[in-house]
Amino acid sequence: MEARELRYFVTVAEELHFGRAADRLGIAQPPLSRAIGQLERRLGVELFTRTSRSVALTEAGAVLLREGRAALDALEAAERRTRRAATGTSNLVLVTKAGASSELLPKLLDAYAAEPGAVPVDVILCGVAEQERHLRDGRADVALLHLPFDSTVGFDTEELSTEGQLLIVPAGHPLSGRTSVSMTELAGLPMPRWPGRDGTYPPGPGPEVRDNAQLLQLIALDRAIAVLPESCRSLLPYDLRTVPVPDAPRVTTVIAWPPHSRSRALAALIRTATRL
Amino acid sequence: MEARELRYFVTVAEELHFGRAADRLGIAQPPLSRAIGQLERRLGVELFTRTSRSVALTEAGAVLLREGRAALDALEAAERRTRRAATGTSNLVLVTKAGASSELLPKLLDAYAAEPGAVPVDVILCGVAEQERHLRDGRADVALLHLPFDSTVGFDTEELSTEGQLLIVPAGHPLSGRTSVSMTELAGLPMPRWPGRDGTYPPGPGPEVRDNAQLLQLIALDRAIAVLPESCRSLLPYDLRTVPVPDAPRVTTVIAWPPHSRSRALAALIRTATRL
DNA sequence: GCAAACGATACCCGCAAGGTATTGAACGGC
DNA sequence: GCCGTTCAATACCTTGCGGGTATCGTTTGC
Repeated sequence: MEARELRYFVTVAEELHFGRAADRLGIAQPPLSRAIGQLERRLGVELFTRTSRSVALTEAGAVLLREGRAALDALEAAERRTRRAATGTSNLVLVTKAGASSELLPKLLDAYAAEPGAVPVDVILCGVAEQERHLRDGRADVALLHLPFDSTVGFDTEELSTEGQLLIVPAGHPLSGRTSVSMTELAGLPMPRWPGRDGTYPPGPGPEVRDNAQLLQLIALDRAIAVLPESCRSLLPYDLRTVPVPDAPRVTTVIAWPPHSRSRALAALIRTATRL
Repeated sequence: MEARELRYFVTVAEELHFGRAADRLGIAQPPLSRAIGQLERRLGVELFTRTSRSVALTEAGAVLLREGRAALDALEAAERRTRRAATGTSNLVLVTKAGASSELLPKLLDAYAAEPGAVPVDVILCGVAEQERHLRDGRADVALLHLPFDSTVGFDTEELSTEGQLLIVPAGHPLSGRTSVSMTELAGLPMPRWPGRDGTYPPGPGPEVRDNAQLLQLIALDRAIAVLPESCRSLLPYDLRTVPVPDAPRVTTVIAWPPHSRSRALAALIRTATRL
């Protein structure tokens, strides 16, 4: 199977529409139809069930979508890492969610910088769920992920810390005076909606948010409330209040890296992290 | 980057010889030279340092070899799993080294077969180091691996059991009467040589072996001695003797599976295994 | 100093990838 | 129920690229 065919397939599978997929790919629709047909013939597998009005994935198609994405990511990662190896820039690239692990990250960077033979570390702060992409496609060497939110599927990981969660509300909020609140009490309230793995937002009442800064501003404006890990406290604005939520799931911070690529520098960073 | 280019590159990197690589690929040498040149230009990276007499990998080339193999495996796995998903054969394929885990495996298969909703399990017995390939390229769904011999890089794993190792010698061997023997005593003796990840054998005095049956026969013929996990005892021929080697590294059996692909059936098998 | 080995270059050919025009089937509006 | 719209498939053409043969230039071993 060729990468081009797979890219075409993934695009069609995402759009479920040959015209739009062809647009996205920058080619005309007929060649795309043909390419998919060819792929199906070569695999001997029907990937889509098509009427002249609709396109749907078959079960086998769903498998190819999942596995194919992983394969394309691996391909892209190979390319990126090769380029980086060539340009001699031996910097490590660490990616994490903006606003998360705000205490742990500087400690880690300082401790690693103090190690003998430490290389410079570039930090990428990105929105939620983008860090996985960065790590998978080779733009980053290592990430700080947060369970149970992020998926560590396909990465090697080490646990770094675990913490409880807090309810964040504006100063005048009815719950702001409470010493504790339980998840069941929050069940009906509109919680912010984070983008999924594919960049789209789940349906629901709460506002759409991409990062912590957005979220905190919305809370200050009384448009949202949220449950966040305790470590977010250090960068809360003055006019927000926190209430412990003892029964919220505990959040574990892990350091994650792609298998295969354990450079000496990366290994040292991981060792430093686990010793903090 | 296209899969074809990458396959070409990997072949040349393996052969370090354009002519032989072209032969293996079934194309002529000039197009191969061109393809590699194109790849280098597109990546903007020198992958080989060539004189007109020799070819060697650059550092970046070594990165691409490692990462590229992983990417090609992922591609092949995607194709295989798609085909299997289509033909509706929902069988699980388990792979393990012939002769290893001879006690654990039947227990696992029996226990799983008794589970509600169990699907048939095909068992592949292969030589050492082939199981990794099977799991990486989608021919198998799950493997029993043995640490510290096998690499679990890139797989998800669960530990199943751990055991010591025994020295295996023919009946008349000088060490056969001992109650215990240490690794240092065995240091000078010619141990069998197993094939590496790439199928070639390391240099050294001992005989080359591919699987346990070969090895045991060689031991019976007094051409070799070996240190093996305790569980091999159940399939030892009559005329061999065992001596405990307390300071040999302990062997851990793990069940391993590729990330991404956790079917219901696979999950059930893993659950069964960890409960044994 | 010559022949062999080996990668690079030059040049040609065929096919498959991509484009345009069109067909044909399924909805939706009236 | 008919027509216009939508959207995938088909037909047909063009071209660029992947592959082949012949050859060159450099290194190396005898």
